[in-house]
Amino acid sequence: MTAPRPNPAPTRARRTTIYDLAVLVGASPTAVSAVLNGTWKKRRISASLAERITRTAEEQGYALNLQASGLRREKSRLIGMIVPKYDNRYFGSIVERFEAMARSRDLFPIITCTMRDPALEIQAAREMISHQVDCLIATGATDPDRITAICEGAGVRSLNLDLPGSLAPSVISDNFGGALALTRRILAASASQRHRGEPIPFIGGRASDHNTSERIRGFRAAHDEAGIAVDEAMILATGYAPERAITALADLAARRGALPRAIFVNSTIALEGVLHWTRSTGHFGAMAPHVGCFDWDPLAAILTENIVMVQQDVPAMLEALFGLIDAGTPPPGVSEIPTHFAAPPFPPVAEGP
Amino acid sequence: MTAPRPNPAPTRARRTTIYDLAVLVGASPTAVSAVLNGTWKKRRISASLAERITRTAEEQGYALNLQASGLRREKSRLIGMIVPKYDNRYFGSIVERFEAMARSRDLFPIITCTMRDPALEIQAAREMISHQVDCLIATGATDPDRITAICEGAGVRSLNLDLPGSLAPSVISDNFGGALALTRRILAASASQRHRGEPIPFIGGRASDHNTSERIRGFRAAHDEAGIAVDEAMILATGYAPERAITALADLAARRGALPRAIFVNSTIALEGVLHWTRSTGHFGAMAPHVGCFDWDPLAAILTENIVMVQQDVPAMLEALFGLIDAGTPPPGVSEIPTHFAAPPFPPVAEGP
DNA sequence: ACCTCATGCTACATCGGTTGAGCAGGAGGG
DNA sequence: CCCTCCTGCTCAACCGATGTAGCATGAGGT
Repeated sequence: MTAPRPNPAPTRARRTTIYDLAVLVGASPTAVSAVLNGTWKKRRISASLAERITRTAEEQGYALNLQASGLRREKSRLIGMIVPKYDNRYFGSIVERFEAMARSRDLFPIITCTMRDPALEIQAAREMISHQVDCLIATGATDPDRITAICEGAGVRSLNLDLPGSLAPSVISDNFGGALALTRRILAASASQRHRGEPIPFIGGRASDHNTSERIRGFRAAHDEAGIAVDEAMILATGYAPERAITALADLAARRGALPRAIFVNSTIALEGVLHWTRSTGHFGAMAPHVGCFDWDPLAAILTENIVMVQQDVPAMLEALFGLIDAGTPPPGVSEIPTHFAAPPFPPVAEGP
Repeated sequence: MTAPRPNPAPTRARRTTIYDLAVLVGASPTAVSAVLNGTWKKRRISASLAERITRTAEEQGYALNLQASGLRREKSRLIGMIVPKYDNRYFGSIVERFEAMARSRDLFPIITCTMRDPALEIQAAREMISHQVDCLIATGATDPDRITAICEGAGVRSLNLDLPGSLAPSVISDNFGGALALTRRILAASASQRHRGEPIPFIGGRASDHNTSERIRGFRAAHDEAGIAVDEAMILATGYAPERAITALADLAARRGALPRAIFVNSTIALEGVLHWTRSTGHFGAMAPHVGCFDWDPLAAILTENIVMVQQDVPAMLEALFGLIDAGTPPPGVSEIPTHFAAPPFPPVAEGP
């Protein structure tokens, strides 16, 4: 029998370090480090040694320990983002694009989804700070200023996206302008089917959140232009659950005796509820209301009659966001990015003769 | 005038460390560390000192440096996941649930989306290893075994989700069973409208990927049961772009002179193309084909006539996944999780009398 | 008075890179 | 022949937290 080893564990081969490589090539750890992180030219390492080191590192499958590297450099090359949900195309495309742009700047993106839970937003922000992110983006946060304050205390830069804060720079959509244009469009489209001076309802979102209140402002402005008074009862900002949109719409239809001929819907999630209700109560085909949706989803665009969707300009928003990031420490302030009507998702099908 | 300071930078207040706290409370850094990470009870620190340290840490807004902590402990409490896309509800819900479950285990989830790009998958895996993740989940990866091999070289555990590999444990859906049940259902629903022995087309996905080939197997098995031969020309695994589904469907309809009465659609992305084409060519209402979709989206469910959607059981899949993670180092092997038909997204609307 | 032991804390090495300072040796100039 | 400079490398400190070993102090026993 062999003598018991001091460490009888399965010796799960420790990760290769620069020290291992240094021994292998017969050089100092310093040289290895310098070669592998690209600073070797200004450290006067010969090309031949560099070549040997690079080759050995590759052979050994060496992977830099970014934890150690970040600790020493006192920055992590990590960029954090918190996002409310992954259940819609808007946040999905924000995240996809954010990752691509971060990566192209040699930053590693860390994204966490907070389920619209304010406590989780704070917790996630703290965790990211502990992981030493160099910068934190709060997307659609319920209390962006709180997050900015926490970041400030830790010396971490922060920026807001989608919902603005007052303490950090913010990039958001032109919610007022988009809602104004959208409301104009569906008012015009439904004009012949509405009574003179009859307003349309606004469904979804929370009146307390900046975006919804700006959209309501744009919605009202379009009505004003058209000389239509908007009764408070037409503003149904019942939150982000589709079920709430259903009951709100049912109540409204019951109160008025009929479904309005046009509806402003504030998100694709509310749209789920709205379309479920209109469909299942027989409002399709000629009966389908004109729907203006402040948000975009390709399936909704394909499958709904009389729908106009406003798409937020995610590429431009992220361009602006990274513009601010690259600019160092810009002052607080809100950049509003114009929205546009969604183009048809596919070119029309060419029919044979 | 004041003398120039050696460091005239804006002195962006350095982060508080345990050393700062040690000075403030008049104790050693060791004591501070022990108190803050909870090991202080077995280290015989008095409750009063612990209380003072905790209070001071809070006052100073101290945030642990997990980079340093991870370096020393030689593990990071980081768990990585790579995901192909954020453009559908399936991966969205996987990510949301993964994050919640990781967090409940006191792991910090790092998720990165690879845009179905094999090179990016490898790059992302390497980056995560450099960040010292304790475990890496490859979701829907094109070459899971390559990722497993890279992880193995670095001593990092890895698991596959959604698409199986042979070198690491995998959790996937029962694609065969789901496709079999789905095909049975739409064959039955469309029986009276199809010619005797007429097969239906299969659209979307890549025949080279495991899930698609299993679904094709289930699709064929259901046809076999019904005594229907499946012509190779009915298998249109044209990839993940909706445009490809459109042209495939148009070609098929042109070849046959009419649109089939039922269609098996392999993803919501392909569904976009299919529904765009059927809608814009007038196939709705009574003309709408029966659609069986192996994937789920609430808007599609609400808006499409004659659709049956198979939903993958994300909660069960992640339960199984974390079961494997918690189990230590399980052997390679594939766990297949049953799928189910999607329930209606909302209860039917109650109509007044 | 002396030994033992528990209590409450501190000292120090360490994790894996990074960085400023510095050393050896040869070339070149005066 | 000496001094300077350049090239090509190494040394040692350090980033912040953690775990092991160990040092005072006082209580209790004999």
